[in-house]
Amino acid sequence: MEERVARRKSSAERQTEIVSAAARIVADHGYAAVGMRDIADAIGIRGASLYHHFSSKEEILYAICLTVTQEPVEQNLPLLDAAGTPTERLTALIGAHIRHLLHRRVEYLVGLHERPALTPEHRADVDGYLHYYNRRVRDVLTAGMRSGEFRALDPGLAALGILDMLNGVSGWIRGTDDTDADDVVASHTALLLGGLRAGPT
Amino acid sequence: MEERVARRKSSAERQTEIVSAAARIVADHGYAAVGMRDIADAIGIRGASLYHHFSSKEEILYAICLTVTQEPVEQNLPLLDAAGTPTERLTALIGAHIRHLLHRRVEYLVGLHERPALTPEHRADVDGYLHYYNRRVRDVLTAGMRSGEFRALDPGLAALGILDMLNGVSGWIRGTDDTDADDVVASHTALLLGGLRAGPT
DNA sequence: GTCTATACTTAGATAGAC
DNA sequence: GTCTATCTAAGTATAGAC
Repeated sequence: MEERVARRKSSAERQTEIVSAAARIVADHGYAAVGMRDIADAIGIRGASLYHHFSSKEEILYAICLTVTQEPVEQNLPLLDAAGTPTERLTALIGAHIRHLLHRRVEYLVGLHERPALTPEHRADVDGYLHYYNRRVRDVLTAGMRSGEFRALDPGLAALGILDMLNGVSGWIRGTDDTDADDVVASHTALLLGGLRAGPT
Repeated sequence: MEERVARRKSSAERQTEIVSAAARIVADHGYAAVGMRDIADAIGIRGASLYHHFSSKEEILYAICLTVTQEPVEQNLPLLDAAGTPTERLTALIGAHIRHLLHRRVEYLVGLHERPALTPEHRADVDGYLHYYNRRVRDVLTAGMRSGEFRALDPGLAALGILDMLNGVSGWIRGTDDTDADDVVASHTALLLGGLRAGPT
């Protein structure tokens, strides 16, 4: 498989490059304030060339949103199906969630805030993943309450609160590799699991 | 103080009306996607008439942002100065924060997500209130850890996590009056204070 | 305080050459 | 796969009458 140093970019890696650049710029300025020309400039091509890879600006936004909704469903949720107590499984999920979020920080900022700009079909698709993820977290909370590990709370409200705290990390975390997330994972895990643990009122 | 039913709107109440309508529309579609004409249409005047009340679209956004940064600083933070233990004062703040947020739900959605569209000066102003609010929360956490009520955590990370959970409520809470917030206040308070409380690891 | 009319700029998207 | 050139629509903001 011979590759040259400055060979023409394949279509697949161009798409990845476009999505990545778009996420970074949109996170800074907002979706509607960013033009196709801005995205094109960031990767050194002309605006019109973007339409060879995506049929519209909204398709790029859709791709960004999928990386922070479809990916977490596929990569993080299996941890909830693994062996272990609800405490252990939720702990694993919190760590994976924050690490994935650090890896795709700007995509999270965009995907969490710019959903109103999606077409109704794409919006429903993205929201479907979000709701499913939320439901799976709620289910592990319910399991932990049944087993007596977790105190009695409204599992729906607790799931929303937990995910808000986790997703909020995208607004201020800095760094690029997994170790940069260690402190946050430890602190947030202690705070959330401590709050869930059954004990004296 | 005589008022007529359909008298001409005063400048002050027109400004409030504009800010309120703008917040609602921008929360739905995003700041840059909303035109001055859209805001004007919502209150039944022409786009050009908005410039009698605000010198630019950005000034309207700035006004929205202040209602969710300046107001909480002035209305909620005094609760942290009142008598009581750190637990009691933080509990009071959580309740006030969520109730204020319910009262200004759409303004929170805009103020938390659209800050990049502010001018650097206004952005610095708004961020100043946010940082101060965050610092005051961090300080009450530190006080609670010193007193032994709260477990030892990084107070800065815990403050960020707590505020992320609280502000996230604006994304899904429904209702208009204070009683609609009661369940959320009770659940989030139990979860957060339980997580902070010192106890067996 | 609100209007009509408009100046000026920039946006997303397309056509067709290379 | 990328380019130049361009179409059409929409945006913020201003001028000046009422």
